[in-house]
Amino acid sequence: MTTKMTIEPEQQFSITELSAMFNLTPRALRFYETKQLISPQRIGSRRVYSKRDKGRLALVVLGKNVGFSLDEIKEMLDLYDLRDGQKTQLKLTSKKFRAQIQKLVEQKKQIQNAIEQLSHLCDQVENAIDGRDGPVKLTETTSAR
Amino acid sequence: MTTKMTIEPEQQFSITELSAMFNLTPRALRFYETKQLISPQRIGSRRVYSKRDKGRLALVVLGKNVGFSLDEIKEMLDLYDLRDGQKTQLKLTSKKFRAQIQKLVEQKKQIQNAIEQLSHLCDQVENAIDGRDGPVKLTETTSAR
DNA sequence: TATTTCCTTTACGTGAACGTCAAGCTAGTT
DNA sequence: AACTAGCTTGACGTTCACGTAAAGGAAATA
Repeated sequence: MTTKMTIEPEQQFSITELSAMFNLTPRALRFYETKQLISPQRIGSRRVYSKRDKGRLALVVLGKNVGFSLDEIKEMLDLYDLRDGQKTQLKLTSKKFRAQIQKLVEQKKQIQNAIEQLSHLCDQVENAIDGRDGPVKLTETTSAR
Repeated sequence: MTTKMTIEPEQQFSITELSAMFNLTPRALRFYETKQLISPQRIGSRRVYSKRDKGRLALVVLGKNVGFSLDEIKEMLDLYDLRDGQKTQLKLTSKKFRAQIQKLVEQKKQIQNAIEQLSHLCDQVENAIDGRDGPVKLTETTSAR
C-alpha cells in the first residue's frame, strides 16, 4: 500500500504568472535571470519556472524587502546551493549567513529606534493640538534658540 | 548668580567637520542642501552649520538608515517645521507621521521574519556540517563518522 | 488564413543618491 | 609676494534595479 504518492503535476509557471504571484513584473524576473538569481528551464525559447524557481524567487523577494542588494542575495543563494559540499565550505557558509543575520538584528534595532523617535515627535505634535496653539518645547536633539 | 548660563559659543561647524561627524562626505551635505533638507548659514560663501543643522542632519541620517528616501525625509522635516501652525495642519502632520511609523512597524516585522528564515537556513547548513563527512576536519566538535 | 495573445531579445531610458573632476576664490602662513 | 588649505560652484559620471519601447517568433483562436 503506497502512502500518498499522487505524482503531482510538478507545477510550472509562465513568466507573467510567476511575476504576478510576487507582485513583480516580467522584466524584473528577466533581470534577475541576467543576474543569475534564477535560471528557469526553457521550452523552445520560453521560460518555464518550476516550484523550485518559485522558492528561490521567494527568497529573493524576502531579501529585497529587508534591503539586501541583488548581489548579496545572489551570494547567499549560491552559498546555499553548495549545502551538500565540503565541511570547510559549509562552515564558511554558515559564518556568512550568521553575519547577515547579525546585520538584520542591527537593522531591527535601528528601526525600533526610529519608531521611538518618530513616536516622540508625533506625540509633541499631538500635544500641541490639544494643548492649545502654542509653541512646543523641543527635545535635546533639535534645539532652536 | 545665574544658574549655568555660560553663554555657550553656539557651536558651529564647517562642512567637512559636520560631514565627518556623521560619516558622510561634504558632497552629501551639499546635495542635501540642494534637496532643501538643511540650509546652513553662509559666511561669505562658506557654509556654516549650527547645532540645529546638526540636529536636522541627525534626523536625515536616522531616516536614511531605515530606508526613507530623501523626499520622504524632507516632507517630514517640513511638516515638523510647521509644528506651531493651525490645528488642521497639525492633525494632518500627526496623521502622516503615524503612517510612517506604521510603515516602520511593518518593516520591523519583515526583518524579524527574515531573521527567522535565515536562521532556519543557517541551522540546516550547520546540521549538515555535523551530519556529513568532509575530508578536511579542523573541527572542534565531535568528529563525524 | 488571419488575428490575437503571449512570449522573446536588444537596447536605450530613468530616478535616486551621491562620486569625481575642474577651475577658481580667499584667508592664513612662510 | 608666493604658497597652501579649505572652501566654492558647476557639470558630467556612476551604480542599482529595473522601465519602456521596438521588432519579431510561435501558438491558439476566429
